[in-house]
Amino acid sequence: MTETLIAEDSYDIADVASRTGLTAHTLRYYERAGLVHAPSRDAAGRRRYTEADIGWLTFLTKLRSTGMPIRLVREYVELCWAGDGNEPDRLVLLQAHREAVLQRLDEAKRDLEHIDYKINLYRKASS
Amino acid sequence: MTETLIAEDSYDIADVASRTGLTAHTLRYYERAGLVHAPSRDAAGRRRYTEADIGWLTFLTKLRSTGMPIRLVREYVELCWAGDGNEPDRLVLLQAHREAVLQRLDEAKRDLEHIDYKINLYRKASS
DNA sequence: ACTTGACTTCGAGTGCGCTCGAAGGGGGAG
DNA sequence: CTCCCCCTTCGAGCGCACTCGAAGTCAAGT
Repeated sequence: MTETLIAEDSYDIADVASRTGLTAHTLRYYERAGLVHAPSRDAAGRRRYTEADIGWLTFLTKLRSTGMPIRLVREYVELCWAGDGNEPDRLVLLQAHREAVLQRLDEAKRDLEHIDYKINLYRKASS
Repeated sequence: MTETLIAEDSYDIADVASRTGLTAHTLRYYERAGLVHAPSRDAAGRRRYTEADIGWLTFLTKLRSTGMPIRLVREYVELCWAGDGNEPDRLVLLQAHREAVLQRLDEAKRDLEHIDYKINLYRKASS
């Protein structure tokens, strides 16, 4: 009788890796880097992630994929961990990021137009 | 009578740096990396860039700022240097980049929506 | 003649974000 | 009991794109 007593909505590192698209190595790295709460452990010392952990990881990957540096992600999570009362600071941080992203998107669009122009030259030349 | 015999539309590395937004260090690095033609030199061995060099640098910065890795930029310039006949290859390379950029822009936009959602939560909370 | 300052080469160093490998420890299947 | 696989920690290594510093050269200004 081997009863594996594991909380129902808890996931091991491999599950989380496949659900977030991150590698197990990267998940441990994020933990070391202070980007995620250390998850709880099972009897054997293995990480058990909750649904909430996955939710946070999902949001964090969006911050990362929009170019927020690790350092700023950490600042943000530290504000979150610090408890209630600093929501305005979090808002400022996220809004600054938002503006930075919009600027980069805009510049990328303008630069892409020049590249498109060149592409069209090649297309016309090979007509 | 010191006549400085320098071709009229030629620029030294500092001019080019300020006109392209790159540093002199970076310009030399790009040259080493095979991203630009080695410019001609004056009598004292200093680089003299032409208007055409600046044009290419301008385009190259657009490739870079849209995320094209150095390696691919080099592939592209090598095609250009190889002379006529490979325009279809250059077109393929630029189009592939274009698609990659569009995908990244799209993903960034979608991710930004989630961030905006969170921003709005904070805004509502502090109302 | 001397100073200043921008240029030259070469190679090493930096910062970021992973990425990997070694060494060891369970734990379930057969 | 053995096998195998996935987990653990720790620390080193990597790829990219610069970025910088040392040491030397040269030309022009005072």
